[in-house]
Amino acid sequence: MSAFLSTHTRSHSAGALRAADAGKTVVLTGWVKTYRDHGQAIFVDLRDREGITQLVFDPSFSKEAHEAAGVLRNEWCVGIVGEVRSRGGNVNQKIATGEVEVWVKTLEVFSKSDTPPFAIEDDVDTNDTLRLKYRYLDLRRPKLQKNLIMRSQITRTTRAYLGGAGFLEIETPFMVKYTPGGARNFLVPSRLNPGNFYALAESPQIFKQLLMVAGYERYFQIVRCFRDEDLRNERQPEFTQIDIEMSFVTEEILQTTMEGLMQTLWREVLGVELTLPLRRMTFAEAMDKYGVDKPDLRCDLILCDVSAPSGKSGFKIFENVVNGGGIVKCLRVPAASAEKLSRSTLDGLTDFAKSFGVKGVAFARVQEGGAWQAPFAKSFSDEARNEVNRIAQAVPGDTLIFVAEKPKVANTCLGAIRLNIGDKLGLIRKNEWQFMWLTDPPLFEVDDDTKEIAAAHHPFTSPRVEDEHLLDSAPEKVLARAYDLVLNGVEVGGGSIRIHQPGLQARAFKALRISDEDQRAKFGFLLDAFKFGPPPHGGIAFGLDRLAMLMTQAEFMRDVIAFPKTQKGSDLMTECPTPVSKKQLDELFVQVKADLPVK
RNA sequence: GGAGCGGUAGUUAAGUUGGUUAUAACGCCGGCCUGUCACGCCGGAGGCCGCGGGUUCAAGUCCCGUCCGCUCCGCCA
Repeated sequence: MSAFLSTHTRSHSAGALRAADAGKTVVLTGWVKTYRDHGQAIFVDLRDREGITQLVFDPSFSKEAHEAAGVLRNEWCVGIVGEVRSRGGNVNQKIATGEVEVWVKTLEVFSKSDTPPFAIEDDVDTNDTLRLKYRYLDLRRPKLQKNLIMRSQITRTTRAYLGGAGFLEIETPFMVKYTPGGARNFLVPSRLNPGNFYALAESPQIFKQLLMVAGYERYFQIVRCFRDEDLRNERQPEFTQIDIEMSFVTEEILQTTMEGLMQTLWREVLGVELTLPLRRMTFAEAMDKYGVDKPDLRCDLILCDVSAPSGKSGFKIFENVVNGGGIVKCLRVPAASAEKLSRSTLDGLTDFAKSFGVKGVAFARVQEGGAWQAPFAKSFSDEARNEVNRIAQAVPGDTLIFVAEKPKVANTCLGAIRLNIGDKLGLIRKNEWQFMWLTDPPLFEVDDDTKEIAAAHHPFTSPRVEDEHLLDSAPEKVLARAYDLVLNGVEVGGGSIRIHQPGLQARAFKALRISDEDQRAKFGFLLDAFKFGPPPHGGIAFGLDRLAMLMTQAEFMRDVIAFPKTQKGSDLMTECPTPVSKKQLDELFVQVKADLPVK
C-alpha cells in the first residue's frame, strides 16, 4: 500500500469542486490528462471518472511539488494534497470545475504510464482494432465512462422499479439442455458425461415459465444470453436482457406495467417525461406503411401498396412481378423534400437497393395534371397511373419511388430506402423518443421457398382468441397475443401471452407439424409441468444493450459494453478464442478435425 | 453463405497516368517559456506502406491470394 494512502483519503472527485470550496485543503486522485509546463508554473489537468480539475504547481507555493511535477507525463496515476483557490475572472467555461483550481502542496506518483497508443479523449477517431486491443484505455475516455455509468443507472432503476412492483429477481441456469430450432447454441462439453453437451442459454424463456408454474407470480432477471449467430453492430454473441414474466395478466396489464418501467427510466436516468399510454400499432399496419415490424416514427414518410393498379398497368416489369405473387410498393417523397433529391442520390438508391437483392428501383416525378416524368411513363396506362397517384396521395412535384419484388424483399428494401432518404433529406427528427407497441403479429411464419411453417416467436405463444378456430384450417392467418416495444425504429423488447392450456398447446404443435415424439424430446419437462395447474401468464424481454445504446445515444453497441467482441466474435484484448491443448480436449472427450490447429 | 468499405511513422490521414530521398498534422524526445487551459517557440528522432505471391527496368500505387477490422443482406427475437 502506498504511504500516501495510509495518511491521506480522497476528499473530492475531480468533478466536484466549485467556487464555494475555495480555501479548502483537498486530496484528489486521478490521471494526468494534460500538462502545460511554463517553466515557472506547471498546469496539470487531473481526470477521474467524474470530471477534470486543473492543478497548479508553483515553486513559490511548494518548491518540492513543482520539481516533482516536472517529470509528469500523460496518463500517470497520481494523488495530490492542495489548496482550492478561486480563479477569479479567469474561469474555464469548458469544465464544471472551471471556477477553481487546486494549488498543489504534495504530489504522489502512484504509477507511471507508457505513452498511450491513442489519446484518451472523446471524439478521437482511432481504429476499432486498436481501441479493442487496449480496451482499458478506451474505457478511460469520458464518453465511454459516461455510457457505462448510465448503463449502471439503468439497471439500478430497473431493479428498484420492478422490486417495488412485486417482482422477484431469480437466477436461472446458463448451462442448459440443448433444444433445436431458434438461434444456434454455443455448446459446452461435459467432462463428467463423455460425449454429452450443455448449451449456453439463448434466453431463460422456459425457466421463467416454470417459475410461473411454481407460483412466483412476478419474476425478473437482468441476465446474459448467448447466441451463436452472425454478428452486427447491434448484435453481440453474449448480450443482456431484462427478462420478465407475470402470472394472471392480460396484454394490457403487462404493457401498462412495462410502460411504467420506461417512464421511470426516462424520468430518473434522462430527466425526460414520457406521455403514457404509448402508441399501439398492428403488425399489418406497420408492414403496410413502413415495410418493417419496427417502424421509426420519427420520420413521417410512409409507403403504400400499389400492386393492384400496377398489375394491370401495361408496364410489363410490374405486371410480371404482381402475377408472380409479388407486390409493388411505393414511397412518396413530398414535393418540398423531393426538390432536394439529387440525381446522384437517386442513382445511389439503386445500388443501396441491390444490397437487398432487389433488381431495380423505379422513380417517377409527378407533374401538373398527374402525369409522370419517368422512363417507363409511356408504358404505364393513364388509368393505372391515376389510381397509383390516388393511393399514394401524390400531388405535383412529388417523387414516387417504386420497388416491385416478392412481398418480404419489397418491404425490407423500401422500408430501408425510407429511412435512408429520410436521413439524407433531414426528415428524421433526431431529438424525439418515438415509442410504440407493435401488436397482433402472425403466430406462424411460412418459409418463402420451402413453404414450411414455423413459430414466429416460440411455440408457446398464444393465438388470439378470435383466431383459435383457424389453427387447424388456416394457421398462417392466425395472429398472436404477442407484442414488441419499438423505440425510434429499434426493437427494444418483445414478448407474448403464453399458452397454458394443454389442449390449445397440442393444436399449436400440430399446426407446426411437431410430432408427439418430438414434443416429448424437446419440451417434455415443460409439458409435464403444465399438467400441474399452470397459471395464465405472459412476459417480455428487453434488450438492455439496445436500450442503453438509445439512452446514451451511442452509435455502436460496443460503446455501451465494457468488453465487447468483434464481428467475428473475438476479443482482441485477451485474444480469444484460441485453440486448446490435446490434453484439455482429451479430458472432454472432444476431437478437433485433423486439418484444424490444436495447441 | 453473400455484397461493400478500410489497413501507409505511436495516432489520424495525403500519396497524381507505376518513376528518384514516402509527406503533413497531432503525439513522442531534448531545450526555452510567470497564467496556460487544443499553451507557445526552437531543435530532433521515428516507416516490414497488413501479410504472401505475380506483372514490370521499376510497385505504397497494377493483378491474384490471404489475414484482420467495420457496415449491410441472409441468419438471428
